[in-house]
Amino acid sequence: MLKELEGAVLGYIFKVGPCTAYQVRKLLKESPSSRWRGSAGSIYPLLERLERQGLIEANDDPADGRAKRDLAITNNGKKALKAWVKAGATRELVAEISDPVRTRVFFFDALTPNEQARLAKDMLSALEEFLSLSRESLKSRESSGSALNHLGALGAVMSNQARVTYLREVVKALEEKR
Amino acid sequence: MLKELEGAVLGYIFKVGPCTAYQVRKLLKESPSSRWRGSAGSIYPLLERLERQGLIEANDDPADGRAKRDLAITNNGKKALKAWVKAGATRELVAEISDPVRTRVFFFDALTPNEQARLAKDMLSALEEFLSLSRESLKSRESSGSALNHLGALGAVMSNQARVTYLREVVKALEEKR
DNA sequence: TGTGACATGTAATATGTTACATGATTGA
DNA sequence: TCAATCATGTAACATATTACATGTCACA
Repeated sequence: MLKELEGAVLGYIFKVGPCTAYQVRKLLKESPSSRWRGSAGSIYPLLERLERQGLIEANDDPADGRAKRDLAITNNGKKALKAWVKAGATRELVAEISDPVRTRVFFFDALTPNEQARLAKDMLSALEEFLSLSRESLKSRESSGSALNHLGALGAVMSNQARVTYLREVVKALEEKR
Repeated sequence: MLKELEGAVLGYIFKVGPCTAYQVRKLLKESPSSRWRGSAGSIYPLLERLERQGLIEANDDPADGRAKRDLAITNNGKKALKAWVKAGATRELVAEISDPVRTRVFFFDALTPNEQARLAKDMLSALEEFLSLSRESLKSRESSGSALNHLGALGAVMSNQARVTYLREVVKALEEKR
């Protein structure tokens, strides 16, 4: 079974069609909510792996002097992608969510009440900024783009809305305590 | 600066007081929404690192024939923990959220409409089960436990509620499309 | 002509996983 | 007594990061 990054990379190649490793890296780097940096050291070996397994095919594109390799998903690749997406409906995978903000709140005891209140507000600001970003991304997909792209962006917005609401609760609770 | 797992482990030792590596592993393994498995191969080297840096101290506890080492956070450890928690208010960290369910929805194009509808419903079931779990955890903290423990559990519940609401939207949108 | 984006890749390092290895204690 | 839990740790492997290395192309 594909790992998370492998699935995401293969999925990108499926969605955008034949593209270079460089473009895949760029997508990962520019993705607003990304746990991956799209580093060369991860992407190139990963793509070699996918190619060896016959999940992608590479064609040298002699458009210019640059050593350009266009990557395309194969039929086996589509099968593997399908299997990976379908594996999303398990308790274990659903539980593999991680949110560094919640992790931090969990360890707020380490701070003084004043520090807690200050930090909660700062986190809230950072989160609100991030929410704005995801809202803009949603809006840009509303006009052009498929229904599924819209649903993807909607997920980010709803998640960040919930995080903002949560942090407001935290700020309120900390104020009441004082 | 501490990494995520280092911060979490140090935070656990801070919160529960002197405890063994085994207990830390158990907490990580049993944590409902965990991205880490608490494997021995990650925890023991990590604790060695923290000890070498003077962030924790170990005392051999000759309670019985077992080679038991009680780990306690030091003053420097508390400082490091504080710094790590406070580093949570940046755009970069706030963006480091990851949700395998949303990732999967993003690549739904790879499936047929029927498969999409089926999977969305299955994911919803898995998520609802997971939401129940986090609600129970919240309830158990309501009676006993600090306000901060309550806030931590509340974060999980609110996050999972948002995820469920989102997936219901997805299910609805997919049905309308057909 | 030089800077930034395009394009590929490797090396050293960090950090996590599974599987293995060992032994003591508790309780049915 | 035997299985589960407590308790520590290592070895092999997988996978990601940063930093390095090389070269082309577009455009100001």
